[in-house]
Amino acid sequence: MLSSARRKHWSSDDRLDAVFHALGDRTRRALLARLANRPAIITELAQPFAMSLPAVSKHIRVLESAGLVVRAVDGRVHQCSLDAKPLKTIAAWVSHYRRFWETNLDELARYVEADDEDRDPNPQEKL
Amino acid sequence: MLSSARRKHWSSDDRLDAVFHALGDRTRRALLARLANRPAIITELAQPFAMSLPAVSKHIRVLESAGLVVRAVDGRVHQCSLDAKPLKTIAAWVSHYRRFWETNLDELARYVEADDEDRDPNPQEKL
DNA sequence: GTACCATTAAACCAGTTGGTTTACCATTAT
DNA sequence: ATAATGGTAAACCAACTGGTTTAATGGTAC
Repeated sequence: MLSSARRKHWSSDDRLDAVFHALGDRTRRALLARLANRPAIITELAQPFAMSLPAVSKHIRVLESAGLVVRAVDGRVHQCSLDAKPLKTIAAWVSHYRRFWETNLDELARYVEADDEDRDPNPQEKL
Repeated sequence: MLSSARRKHWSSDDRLDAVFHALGDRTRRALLARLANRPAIITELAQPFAMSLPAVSKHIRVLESAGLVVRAVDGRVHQCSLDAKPLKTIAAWVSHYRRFWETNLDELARYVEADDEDRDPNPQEKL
């Protein structure tokens, strides 16, 4: 299975689903944090965890298929490294809601009470 | 079950798990986007979706227990509104990785090759 | 070659998810 | 009082998750 095998094409929602799902597990977040230090081999990555190697291997594959980890196979060792591009996507998604936590709450309440239809662009251009 | 029923106390990881999990479903993200316009009743929220009302009701409860939606019961109608505070938490978590997508890739590669132990604080103070 | 090492594959399991349908409970309207 | 409405509860289902253990694969080292 080399680099240019037939690739599924992902909708924006598919990608968000995959990335948010990958991030929704503390073991996987810990793996990302570990990889933020430096790339690492799978056994290195697994060592701190109180679970079997195959379990960690599966977690890494989840991260990989979300695009958060890239793997370089060299002989029998698999070097994993962080790829933060999907996190940039997540940051962009979340930022659409920024004004909802930057506004003070009373002000927001008033804003939201107003029965107008002509507010500024809502943050759902993607959904 | 009124406001001050016994409340579980959540670890930071518990909260991240809950919020990322809640966001990992496109229906729930669409509900949030809808609520970013204005608060809404459950039937209003359910109307655009090709699924049963109980299904949407369950999605809303997932959002609610992640703290992303608050519910005000008035008679038989439940008014839901967005609470973006958990999104602020998410934004903060993601921002720890910002330098990994802001740095150009070659520069990052060099950075990561260096065998130093004395880099700036890594982004895993929480994990 | 033989033994070890890094990793995945496969089969299995209990628990969760995302959906359904039907039934129920309140509240509002006639 | 009766009917309609807004919403949840409960029971059910197939699919997925996160873990296990036991092979199997394929490189590396003696």
